[in-house]
Amino acid sequence: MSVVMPRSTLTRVRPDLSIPEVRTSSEWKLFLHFARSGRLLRDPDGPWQPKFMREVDMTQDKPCFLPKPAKGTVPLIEGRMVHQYQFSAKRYVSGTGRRSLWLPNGKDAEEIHPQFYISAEKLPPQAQDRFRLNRAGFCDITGQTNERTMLASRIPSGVVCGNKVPTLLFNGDPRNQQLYIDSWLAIVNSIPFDWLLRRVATTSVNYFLLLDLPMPSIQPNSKEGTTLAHLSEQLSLGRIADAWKRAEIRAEIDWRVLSAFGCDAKAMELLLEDFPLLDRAQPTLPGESRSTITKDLLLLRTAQHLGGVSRSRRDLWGERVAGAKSVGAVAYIPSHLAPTTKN
DNA sequence: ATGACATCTGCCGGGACACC
DNA sequence: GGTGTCCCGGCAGATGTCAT
Repeated sequence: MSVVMPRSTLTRVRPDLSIPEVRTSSEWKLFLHFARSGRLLRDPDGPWQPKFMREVDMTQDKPCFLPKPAKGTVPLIEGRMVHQYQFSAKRYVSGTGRRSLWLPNGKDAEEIHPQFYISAEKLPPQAQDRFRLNRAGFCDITGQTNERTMLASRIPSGVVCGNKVPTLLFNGDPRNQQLYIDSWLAIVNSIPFDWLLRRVATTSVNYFLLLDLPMPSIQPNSKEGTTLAHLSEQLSLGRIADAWKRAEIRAEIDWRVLSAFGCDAKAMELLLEDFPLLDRAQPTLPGESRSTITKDLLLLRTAQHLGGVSRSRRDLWGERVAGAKSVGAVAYIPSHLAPTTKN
């Protein structure tokens, strides 16, 4: 299957002329639709105006790292600790470098167990004020074929991030900063944005990649923006114990972002083809080799709210979700953070 | 200061083979 | 024929180095 990509069209949606990795003409059409209906993150007239920062360098600043907390030290957040809506998803156990052992942080998501601490006084100049602010951060190390490519979370004041976790703040009214952070997190952690990122990313998420991707036309301080920010906040606070309630929030964010791009369930079906590794740790439906609970739930909710597919398809997804629930599957559980079940 | 790149590790599944 | 074990290679996830 070949995809025809006129140079004039490409120039408009990819000013640097880099080729997005689309496999079919339907995917290319969808990429163009997203690009035309959204606005680049870098748009000087757009709402975001992000300010990125690399805080601590894992190589250059290594001599300052301490293995234990002490008076005046702050925890160091490394790439592997950051997951979607969680800045301390893993806790350090033992070992160093590639041989270090990390385990899922489990229920106590608010407790931070880093490998290193650093004295606040020894932080590089750019991080001196930064670490006292609430901000957003993301894991730079990734892959376009990983379960998810974009892993972004709130970074609270009082911790500092390694160079594989760039942080960002948004220009504009400082009283709205948290609103901007939370709605940005909702958007970039969504399936539609992740799909876009997977078209242009390889093994790392750098500033330019993000700046040149379209954001859905959502003003953070609009009704839509605050709805997303509120949903995102609930996930970040980690106070919702019920995993299915969290899954429903994730699905709501995903269909709302897709809706802001002006698409329906038909598009969501195409997007989800690019996420084959979801739900690896979930129990399967009888006779099937792999769980598709996230896909089924998200398609069901998208169809219910945005339409775009026949009633019979929608009903099928409804039955699959009910069936998966009855065997104990939960949607939106990252496979390597799932509780390990030994049978 | 930054992104590209090489390479490492754990994990998993398939194939070959031995043994019951 | 069925089952257990070992090896190998691919994949996912991660990290350090180097050129610019």
